[in-house]
Amino acid sequence: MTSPSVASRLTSQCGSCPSRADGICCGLTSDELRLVSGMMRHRHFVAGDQIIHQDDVSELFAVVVSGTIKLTRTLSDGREQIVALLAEADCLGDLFARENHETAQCVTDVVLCCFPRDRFKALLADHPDLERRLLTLATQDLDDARDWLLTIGRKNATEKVATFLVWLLTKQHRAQPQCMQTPSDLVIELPLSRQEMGDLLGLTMETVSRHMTKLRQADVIKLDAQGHRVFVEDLDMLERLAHLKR
Amino acid sequence: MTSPSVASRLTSQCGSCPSRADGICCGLTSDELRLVSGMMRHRHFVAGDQIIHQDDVSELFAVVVSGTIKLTRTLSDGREQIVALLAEADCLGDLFARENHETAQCVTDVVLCCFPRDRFKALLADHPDLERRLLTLATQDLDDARDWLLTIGRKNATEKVATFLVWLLTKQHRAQPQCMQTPSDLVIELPLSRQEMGDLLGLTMETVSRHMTKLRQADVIKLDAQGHRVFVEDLDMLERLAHLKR
DNA sequence: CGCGTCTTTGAGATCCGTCAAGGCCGGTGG
DNA sequence: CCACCGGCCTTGACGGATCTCAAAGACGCG
Repeated sequence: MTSPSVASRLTSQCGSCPSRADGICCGLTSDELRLVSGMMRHRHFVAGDQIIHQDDVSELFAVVVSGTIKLTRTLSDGREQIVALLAEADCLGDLFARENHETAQCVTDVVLCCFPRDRFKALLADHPDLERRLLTLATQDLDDARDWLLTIGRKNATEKVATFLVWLLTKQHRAQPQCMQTPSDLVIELPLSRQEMGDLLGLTMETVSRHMTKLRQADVIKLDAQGHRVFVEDLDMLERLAHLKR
Repeated sequence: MTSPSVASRLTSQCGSCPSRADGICCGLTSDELRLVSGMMRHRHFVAGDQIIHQDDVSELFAVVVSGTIKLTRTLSDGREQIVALLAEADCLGDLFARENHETAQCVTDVVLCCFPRDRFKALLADHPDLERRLLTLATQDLDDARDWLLTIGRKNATEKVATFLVWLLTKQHRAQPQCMQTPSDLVIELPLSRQEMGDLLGLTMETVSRHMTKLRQADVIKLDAQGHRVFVEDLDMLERLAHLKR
């Protein structure tokens, strides 16, 4: 097996991994963690790197350690739709499909914790708790996808943009659950370009831009010069526009 | 426990159930089937019945024995999006969420095979193969939802309608996998009204209707007087419009 | 400073939604 | 049997939201 020093190095890597607290590795026993960490390998990517490509054979299963990844589906004429955004602790790769159904591209620099797909899959058979964890994660992903269906299918452009901003706020608030409402909590660092926001919301880049300035002119948000940092001035209004009372 | 006669009646019901061949019950051992059938109960609904309601507490887990169900999410002002259509052998009900995130309404008359949610959930812990099956089903649902995201976010109205028709063709062809291309294989019985097609595709009823007649005028399809039976005249063209070469 | 990339803004075209009217069908009741 | 009614689908006219094409502005980088 692995030497003690190697094992401790690996498990110490796992100790600080966001997936340990939040993701697929949360709740693993130390035995399981040793098995898992024994087959993992960290890999680094830079913004723009394509990690997997639609229609390629599935080979990868990985956990996002840091950074943001977009999953996209593309029509033959190039029209593109972002179907999910992955962040820390999210899983990448379909364990069951033969081929990838989407492209995964780095939005920022990314660190992945990669597993050989087949060995990880084999591990599942003996560890039902791991499988249960995958099931709850898949259920959450399904819930998210269906929420986006409602947003993309039934909301107008302003509402779509507002929904995305509120969604980012909620996400970053969940990541660092301090007290709400302090000014710094209402700053959003946009991970996506206008084009990518359009690809997520089913709009064009120009429409996204126009509705961002519309929100700015209505004093709902402020924007910095580059348009990548958003200061939320009127959270109530933004949430009302997003229709996310649930 | 249950008497032998009851047990055999129940398992014989299961023998003809579509879920046994295709759904969650496929691959169960006879022991497992006995456990499962011991807690199941069939329930009948008519078209229009609401089975579960968005924001109610989750209590139901069920398999569709026959009929079609629409899952919808609704905004506070009434705008509605169909997020999935359930048919024979599909599962209804989220085992993990505390509250329903969507409404389930019968499109046709429906027969469900219902389970007490908590007892079924408890069963899972001892039967990892059942859990595995749920995981693959959830993964497929996720894949479907993301395909609809691409369709709704990036296709125009004609393409959306064509996509829905091809999707129906594929589905009914998979249900009865005889040889393709015979004339009767190219008849689609629409389960949804124009309004519901709009709710699925992110369009209005009028737009759906207009693009159906556009397809008719282009000799891609024919329609009967009621507009609920579609004869596909030019499958190639329909598939090209749907952009589903994958 | 010049270049490329991203964002913003504008003008015009197009697609789709809205509102409204009319048609077709099945069901009901006189 | 026929007239009436209601639901659903179709069709038309119009307006508005979004897309397309184009140009100009802002910023980072060499």
